Amino acid sequence: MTDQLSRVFAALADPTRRDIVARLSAGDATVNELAAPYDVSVQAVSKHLKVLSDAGLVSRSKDAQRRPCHLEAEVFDLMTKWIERYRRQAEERFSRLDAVLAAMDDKPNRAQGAAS
Amino acid sequence: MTDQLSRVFAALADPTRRDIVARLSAGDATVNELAAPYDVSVQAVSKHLKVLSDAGLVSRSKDAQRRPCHLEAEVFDLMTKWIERYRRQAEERFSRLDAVLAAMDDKPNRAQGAAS
DNA sequence: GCGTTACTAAACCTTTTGGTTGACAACCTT
DNA sequence: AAGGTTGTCAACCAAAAGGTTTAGTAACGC
Repeated sequence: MTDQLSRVFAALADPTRRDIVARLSAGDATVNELAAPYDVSVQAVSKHLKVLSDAGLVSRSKDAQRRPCHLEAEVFDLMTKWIERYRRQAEERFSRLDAVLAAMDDKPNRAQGAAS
Repeated sequence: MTDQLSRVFAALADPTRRDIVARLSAGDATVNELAAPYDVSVQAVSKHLKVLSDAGLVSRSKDAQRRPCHLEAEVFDLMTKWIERYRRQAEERFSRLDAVLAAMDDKPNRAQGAAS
């Protein structure tokens, strides 16, 4: 699972991490702030943040002993591009099927195996 | 990881499964057809298809011994909705920051530590 | 300097994941 | 009925994920 797209999808597969992303979308926050609402250890949240940061979804900066987390929302484009590509392809196929069915309806005798 | 959104993200975190989705976007296919390009066993691909189907991304039908796989592209909406929500929120916050910076630029003397 | 705060690293444990092989069910073909 | 396809199920295995606890580092406040 080396490629970034896989890392991004995997990062967002965890509800806690999605929640962290949601909260970061409202503004930067420190590890302790992010960990507060959960009943897991700060270390666990720190690990989640490493996963998010390895996926490129969050960046870290330095403020004294604090390591504020910042959401890098552009990475979302990676996913939406992938998704849209195949959604579009599936929809096109779907409308082609519609066209075929309509054609069969128009000329029922030439349907399926029309050689001319 | 009970919720569907988690299952969908997790399903797409695997490159092989993303590849299967990509191929299904071009049209339905059987397990053997889908397994052919990979050097893993058919059983492994069958497991991948179970993951995709548990996530709601593919549906199976019945044709003699065959179980054709069909892409359910509407599930993509689940993800894009989630993504767009937080992307938008992050962008709004970003433009508010821009506004603040612009205001500071307009009246540099009142800006926090501006030595004129 | 000394304790406190903020965080990360390391070792460990358990569950999940992705793969294997072997057996089996269901259906077609002959 | 016998044999070949197509696909799943079950048992097993190694590696990864997600959590814990225990240490350890780095910067601050006094």
